[in-house]
Amino acid sequence: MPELPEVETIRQQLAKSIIGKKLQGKEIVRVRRRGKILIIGFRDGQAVIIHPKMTGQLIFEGSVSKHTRHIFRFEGGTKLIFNDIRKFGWWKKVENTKKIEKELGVEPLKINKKTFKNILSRRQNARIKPLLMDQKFIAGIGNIYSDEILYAAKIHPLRKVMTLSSKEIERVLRNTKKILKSAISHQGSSIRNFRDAFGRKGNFARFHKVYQKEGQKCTRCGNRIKRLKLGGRSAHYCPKCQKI
DNA sequence: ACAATATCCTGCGAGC
DNA sequence: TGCTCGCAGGATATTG
Repeated sequence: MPELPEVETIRQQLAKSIIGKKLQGKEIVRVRRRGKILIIGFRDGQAVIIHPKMTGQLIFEGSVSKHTRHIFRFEGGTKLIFNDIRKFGWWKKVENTKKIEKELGVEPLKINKKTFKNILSRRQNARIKPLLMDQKFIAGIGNIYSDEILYAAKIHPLRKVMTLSSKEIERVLRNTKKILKSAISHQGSSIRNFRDAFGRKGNFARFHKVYQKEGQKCTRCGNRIKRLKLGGRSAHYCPKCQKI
């Protein structure tokens, strides 16, 4: 399920492959990412924005399959294949990126301690896990990485912001950056469908400590990893390391 | 302002 | 072997 590290992996690979090429007659001058959205930017400021959602794949020079939803063709004959098994993903051409910039929260890898504390202070009543997954609050974190971040930070997913100490908040931010950066360096997590821009699987799933590890032993304390339902999603955590 | 639930969709694996 | 059923979750809409 593409979250920030998966989309960033695709972005880095695509940037090398398609900058300078022409798409729909327009020269591509940048490939950016905002949250979980990939942005192919043209010289005139227009852009093609793509959200892979759950099962979207963007494969440079990939082959067409029954799950191919669109083919982006570049001048010169190369192409970018947009596959999406479950059809949640979308793409569109926009005049500029102001709208998505406005709708999305801060970029977790760019935020500093002071700003993070500031935006958290306005959400005292919120539970930390759903808040980390709220794209209007902070952009790019989904179910996998929110679980892994909170485990690394030793914070229970149900904790309310108002109960978090200053040190705990710092731990959340520090581990958010640490986990996301580490996941990017391993080309993301391929639980089922994620593939990078060259059709390869990511390698970060082997470093997961709690996500889909229910019943397995915590690598820190040996307790069994538990799972609870939260906002219609599964939250995985260690009941001993992550006290309520 | 928050929580819970349904919705979209398809593939997969568990259980019978 | 083959069937049904529940589950996976990003984002949004709806209801409480």
